[in-house]
Amino acid sequence: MCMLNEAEITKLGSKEGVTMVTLWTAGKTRTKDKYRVVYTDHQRLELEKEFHYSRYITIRRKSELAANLGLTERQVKIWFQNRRAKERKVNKKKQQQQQQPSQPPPAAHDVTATPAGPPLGGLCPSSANLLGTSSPMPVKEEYLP
DNA sequence: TTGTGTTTTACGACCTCC
DNA sequence: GGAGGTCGTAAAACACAA
Repeated sequence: MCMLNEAEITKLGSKEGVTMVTLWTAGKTRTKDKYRVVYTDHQRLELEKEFHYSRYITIRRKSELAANLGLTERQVKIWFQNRRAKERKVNKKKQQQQQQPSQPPPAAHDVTATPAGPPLGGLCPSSANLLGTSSPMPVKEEYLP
């Protein structure tokens, strides 16, 4: 799968100032001292903003973001994957909660609900704004300026 | 404190598309 | 075949009641 050159990950900022050192023994890319790094608020904010704009990041935006935030493209990609997973999880939870009361769930027009799978038609950047222009997707207050 | 539940990074396996 | 998608999972980080 994706390559990860060692030089790419050397130091990733975090609130704790964690230094990430790539561990290449056994072909693993886990960190040496830390199993995972914690992204800074700024990094999260920028990623959230981008996600808010579009849940599927384009190749170009990915490298821009990665460069801006001092992350690797791989990290950005994985962040988006995890973020979509989180969203699906939340939506599922919501749906279950709506089904519990005797009320039937409102006709599933939940814009945030992923219609099974990645945007077909290929890494479709035009899937941008699945959320609509003034997306209802709440950006966590903590991420707001 | 600490025990426990939740969230956040990161990965591997598997699948689809070009 | 390679890139990127989901899904499931590991483990660190975090939140919070007891």
